Amino acid sequence: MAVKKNKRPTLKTIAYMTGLGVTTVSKALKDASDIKASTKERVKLIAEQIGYQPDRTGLRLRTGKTNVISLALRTDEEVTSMTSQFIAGILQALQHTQYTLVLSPYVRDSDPMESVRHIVESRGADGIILSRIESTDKRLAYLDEAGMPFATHGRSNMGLNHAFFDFDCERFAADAARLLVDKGCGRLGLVSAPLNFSYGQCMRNGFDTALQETGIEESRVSARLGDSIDVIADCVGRLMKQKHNRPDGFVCGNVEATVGVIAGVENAGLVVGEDVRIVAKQPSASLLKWLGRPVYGIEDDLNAAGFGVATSLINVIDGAPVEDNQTIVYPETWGNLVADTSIQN
Amino acid sequence: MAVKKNKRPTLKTIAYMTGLGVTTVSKALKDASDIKASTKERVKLIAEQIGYQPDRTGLRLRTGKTNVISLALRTDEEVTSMTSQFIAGILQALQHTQYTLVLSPYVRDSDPMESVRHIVESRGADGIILSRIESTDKRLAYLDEAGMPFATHGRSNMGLNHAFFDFDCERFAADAARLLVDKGCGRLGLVSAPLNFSYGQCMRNGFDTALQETGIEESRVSARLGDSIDVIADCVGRLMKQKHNRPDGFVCGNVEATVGVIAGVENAGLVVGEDVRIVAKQPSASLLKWLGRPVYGIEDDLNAAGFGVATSLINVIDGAPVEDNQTIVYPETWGNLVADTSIQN
DNA sequence: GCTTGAATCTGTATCGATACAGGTATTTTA
DNA sequence: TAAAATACCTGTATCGATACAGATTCAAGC
Repeated sequence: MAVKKNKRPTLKTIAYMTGLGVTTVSKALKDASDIKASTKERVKLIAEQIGYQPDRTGLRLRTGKTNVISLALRTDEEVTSMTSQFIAGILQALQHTQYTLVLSPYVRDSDPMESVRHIVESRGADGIILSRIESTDKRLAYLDEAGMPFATHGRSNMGLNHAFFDFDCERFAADAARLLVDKGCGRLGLVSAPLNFSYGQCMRNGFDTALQETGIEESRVSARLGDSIDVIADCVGRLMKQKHNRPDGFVCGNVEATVGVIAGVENAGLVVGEDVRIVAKQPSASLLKWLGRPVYGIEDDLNAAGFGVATSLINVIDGAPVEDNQTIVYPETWGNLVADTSIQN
Repeated sequence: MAVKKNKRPTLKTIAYMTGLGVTTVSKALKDASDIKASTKERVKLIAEQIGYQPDRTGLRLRTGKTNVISLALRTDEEVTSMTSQFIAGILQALQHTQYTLVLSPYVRDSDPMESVRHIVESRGADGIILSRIESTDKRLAYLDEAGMPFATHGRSNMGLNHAFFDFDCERFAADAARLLVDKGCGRLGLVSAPLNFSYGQCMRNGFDTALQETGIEESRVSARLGDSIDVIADCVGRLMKQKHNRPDGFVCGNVEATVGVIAGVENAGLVVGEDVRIVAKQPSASLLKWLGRPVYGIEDDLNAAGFGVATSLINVIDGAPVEDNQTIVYPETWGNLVADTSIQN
């Protein structure tokens, strides 16, 4: 049977052109030991000339390997620039591998389980990256049970040993609170994620530790990450207008929280950096440096996080023990006090 | 041959359970006309009970349809929150379809062509979404030639008829410049994308139109979108320190440009909203509203753009004419002047 | 000359699905 | 009653690759 024209070349095309069998061609291209060197050369030369690219689908069907990494992504909430940096980091890690990234979205009202279950059941990926981990996240137990490799951004605390890449939130919150106390603050507020997220729980733990150490008071902020800036600003504004027990320092978990706190403070007629001090995650992402607000902070490099979690996942897929793929990062140096170079207006 | 246990069910599983042939099961599940109604019911019931999910790979190999949409994404430059909103919009459009989104990254030094060529040659997708379109973008010609459906965010002007979803940049730039002149500005600056991008070209055209209409002067800003905020701020700062021909209005193409201009102006000891007026795309994304800078602006809803371009692409894949899938949007109402509600500090 | 072994190469089955071309009954028609 | 039509179902080939179990060739060893 003649090889069809006008189609992408397959192993069959090369087999026809070289007069060899498809099996031989397949083995030649992957340097099998039982193929003559000169044959390999010949096959590879032709493959290159006609621009042969193995068909992912054929491969996938035969070997069961999908060469796909799936990212479970929640898309209905405020999507921040953080998300794209995280994705960019993942893509960098996959760049020179055979893996492709597919996005598996889910929304608030849907069961997050559905998303991962579908990937498992339709054999849609070789591994899954999860973020927004809850402290006891059912998805992890399910994936573990199903034998699907996964790595998470953030940790669970459900006693399940898994690959992860995490920022040391607990230490951040503790350091941040201590720093504020050092600067003379006497009553602190924390704006962080809800406690059902492990990230929120860690921040709370670190914050509490520092409070106990220093014996300093807390003003509970009812707003949380995920609330709109308006809500956070309102909430902080109310705290600031109190006659007594007004907080004079805030620890902020992300950009929106930081801007919300600034707005709340300023709405109350107070000045950030004088009446109130702020320590935040991601101060530079909010472009605050350029807008003249003195905010201490620490950068959580989400590009590196994406890179790290993807790299760990690949390791685990390749059979590495999860114990060797658990990373907790914490930057050596904190961001500069922006006030030093601030633009006053 | 007995059906293997402990594996995901396939057509064969159902065939075995019902005593039918795989062909019959396949046809029954897709409501072929030559299968008895009662048989269809029986098959579907069992399929549901055992949680049968067709294997994407088998389907893909046999039919040639990948059920994949690919997004060509540049990942090395500043990844902004814009990108994630765009992605979220695409995912929303794909949500209730059979399509899956895969990201195909490319970086500055690589040929962007490589990325799309690889998709075409490895049959990696049914359609491609492109952004960051250049005025004469070789990728479009290639994809057209290869018969691969695609839709772009932004237009080309190379005389190639293709599906797109675009924000009317030309009109925006013109309206923005006119608005500034109305407010009393006498010399304007434009911070936009390089002219090889169609977006940059459109902005330039609109800006020039307004300049000619009004007879107003321009101060050329050498910085461009893609430059860092530092560079933009420096560049603007130098302009503002001139004794003569100092610009008093700026049109800004994105968030970074806006913040860069603000920083440049304020570094020169001038006040935004008094000495200099700014009209920007995406003023709210920059959180400027909360940080007390009066910036006029218009929102380019990138979530809607992602949704629109993905929807158009699906239409084109389904055989719709590209002429029916060319959308240009422009918001009815502009953003409010932030100064009205600004937080003064 | 026959066996043995190493070096090379190849046919067939298979992954999970669908297209295509039949194949059975059963019923209708002449 | 035979032929034709209908309704319903099924086997085989196929997509592009790899695994597995042989083939084939040739030279060495006895």
